[in-house]
Amino acid sequence: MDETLLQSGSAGNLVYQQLKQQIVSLELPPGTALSEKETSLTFHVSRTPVRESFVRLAQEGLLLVLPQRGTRVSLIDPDMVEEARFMREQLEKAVVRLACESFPADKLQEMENNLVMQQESMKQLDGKRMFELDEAFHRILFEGVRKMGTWNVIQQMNAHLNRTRVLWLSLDPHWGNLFEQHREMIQAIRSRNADLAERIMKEHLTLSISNLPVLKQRYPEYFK
Amino acid sequence: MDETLLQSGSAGNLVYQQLKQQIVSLELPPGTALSEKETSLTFHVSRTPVRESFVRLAQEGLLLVLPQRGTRVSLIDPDMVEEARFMREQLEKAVVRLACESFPADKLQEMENNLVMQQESMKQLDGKRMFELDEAFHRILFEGVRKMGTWNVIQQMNAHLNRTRVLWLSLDPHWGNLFEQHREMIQAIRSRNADLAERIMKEHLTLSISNLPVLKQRYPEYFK
DNA sequence: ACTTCCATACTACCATACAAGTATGGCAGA
DNA sequence: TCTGCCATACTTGTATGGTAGTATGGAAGT
Repeated sequence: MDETLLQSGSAGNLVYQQLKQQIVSLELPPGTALSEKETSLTFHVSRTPVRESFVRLAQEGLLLVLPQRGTRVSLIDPDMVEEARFMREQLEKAVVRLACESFPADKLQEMENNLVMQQESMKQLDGKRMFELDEAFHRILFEGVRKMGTWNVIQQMNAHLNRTRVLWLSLDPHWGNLFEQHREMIQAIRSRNADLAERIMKEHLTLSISNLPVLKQRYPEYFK
Repeated sequence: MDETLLQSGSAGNLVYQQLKQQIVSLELPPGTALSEKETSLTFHVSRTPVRESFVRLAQEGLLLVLPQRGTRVSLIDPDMVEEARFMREQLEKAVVRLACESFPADKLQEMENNLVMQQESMKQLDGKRMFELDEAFHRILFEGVRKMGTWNVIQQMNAHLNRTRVLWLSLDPHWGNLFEQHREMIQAIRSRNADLAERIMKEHLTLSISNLPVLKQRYPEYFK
């Protein structure tokens, strides 16, 4: 434990990261009851750092703290998910337009490399890897236009969005035309076709949302 | 104290809100050194709720916690401010476009009422009141298109943006053509002219940023 | 059988003590 | 005078005991 502790700086931070990972990956499904005491035992730390992580996760909307009653992993709020998608669409459309104006060559190369790895992951049907690569792909885009603050904001909202993506992956581990869209996006940036790039991005980020009603019917206990 | 405590639910939450208000209003200027102990004394609570608020404020980027060294009110990061403005522009342009598609009549009336109050505040040169009304105006817009989650995200980013607005207000308590733009925006929504509305909004949210270099030169110790 | 009440076992919240890292000022020695 | 060391007084991080509010199950009364 000491090793991972040093990595994340403090026990509180470690617990925070671990819990967040477990929540987003649905290892801790929505609605799961937690408690400071219980969690402190499983992580072999005192209640203080646990409480600290609870506060942070509650602020991100991943935990719901009911004073003197208990703490639960928050249910997925469909409206919240749609809004997260909405925000991400607006911001990424604007970012990809910026990329069409100017984009550093090395970052473009990184995206190409990422694309190759995506292809490999698809062949191997490695969903988890594909997930990470997709995220990295978009991250590079933000790095290229130097809007990392924006990316970080998106990441926070994505905690909710990602839970539905994980859920969907469990039903249909199919990555559709994400890869193809990524490829087209690079092309659009290269040819500085902002309108095209924006259109592709919009489609790209509209895909996931159509699944939401299906998921809500399949896992009603996970939704608000 | 008990009164305000009940209002905000818990001591930790109270300290959080008070500190946040003091930071955004520059009552606690950027760079100010704080400590859990010191703050706990001024608020007459223990270190625990203070620490809780520190964690939350640090996550929002308003505090900078250096382990075993101290805690300071974060300096204003010009890049961060510009990104906050960028995000707000993108999101609010999209929202006002939605408003042009459909907008409830009662919310439109609320905006009209708000506009009247703005006019009064301008006559009385009440900057603080004008500030609040401007914020309320935009809030109503988000309420009308039911994108409150988006509004809340913007509010968090605005903590940084608002510090520069407060600073600017101290140099030049002039509200320029904000009022006129608000008026035109209502007109655009009423006539369902999305392109016009978007253009006005863009101008509206571009104004403030031009002042940033001036502010940085005038108050260099407040900036990164 | 049904309702009411209460003991009990939870919960988050808060205060406090201790641990460990860091800045600082003064003192000793060259 | 200048340099290096060290005691000391900070800082945040962690652990723990106690408090008040809440859910729950069983016993007593109707």
